[in-house]
Amino acid sequence: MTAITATEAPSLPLPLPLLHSTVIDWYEASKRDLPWRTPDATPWAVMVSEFMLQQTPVKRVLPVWRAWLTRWPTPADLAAEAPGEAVRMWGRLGYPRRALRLHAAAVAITEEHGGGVPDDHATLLSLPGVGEYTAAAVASFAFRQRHVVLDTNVRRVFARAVTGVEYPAIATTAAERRTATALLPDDAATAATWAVGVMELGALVCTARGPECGDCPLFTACAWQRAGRPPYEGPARRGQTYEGTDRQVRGKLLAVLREAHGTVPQARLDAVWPDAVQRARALDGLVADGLVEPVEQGVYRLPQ
DNA sequence: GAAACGTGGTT
DNA sequence: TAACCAAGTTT
Repeated sequence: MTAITATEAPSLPLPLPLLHSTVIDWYEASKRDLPWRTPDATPWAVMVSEFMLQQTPVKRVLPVWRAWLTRWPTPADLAAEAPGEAVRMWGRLGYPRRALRLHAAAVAITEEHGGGVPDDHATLLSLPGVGEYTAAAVASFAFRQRHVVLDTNVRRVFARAVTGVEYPAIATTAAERRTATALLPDDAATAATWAVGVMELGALVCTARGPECGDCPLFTACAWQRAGRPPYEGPARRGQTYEGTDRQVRGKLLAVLREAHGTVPQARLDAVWPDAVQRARALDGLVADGLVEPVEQGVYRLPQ
């Protein structure tokens, strides 16, 4: 039982229906033409886009998404391939475990769900690589259902427009979820457009750095704007150093495996990083994660 | 709840 | 230039 104290009722100086139409009208006029938003985009196409877009910019996703859907138009097409093929096709998108999980999700869909992407949130959530955000996004964008879709863009828009601070907390809070729930339109179709609209507003206008407040449909309503746009005061944002980390070494090792077809001898891997201890640790990690498969002593390949 | 997990573009 | 940021999930 959680005690709810001083529930911060989201208070924007305009009625909910007007808020909804303001954002939705802006979205219809300003949205990007992204291929996973077209009427003929399948739920699978939407799901693939959501996996790829996790922590990765749209511009880098586009070409990989096109190649992926051309090669694997349905979950069964991907499920029929070796997981290593998914890792290879993933290319340099980063976080290659996503490729492995997307393959595993395709297998689960094929073997346990009749080959079609599930349309309910709980079943989506049970798939590998699908968390709270992705389950809500697929249910909302692909199936036009009513869900709170809370990603980094939406969190930032609400932090500013509703709460009046420049950035949301590092981790999602119960208060944020309450705010998002309270603002969600009742009608499913409207809620789905609202969800993608708020997200697009955060991606194009209410950006992390250098927001274009002059172009914002919520300019006059925005709590942060009305407060004089006070700068962020919280703890330092999460710095992600990369140079010299195991992450970097894993990336270099996997790049060699991806670009080679077939097996790779130890010597080719040894060449990518001078520190043998760190190199071995990184390779062990890749094997433990299922991203690399040992074939025999000193020979490796992508998972078959 | 904190930490690990890639890669490349922008400020 | 170093730091920050990009449609998060898993352990």
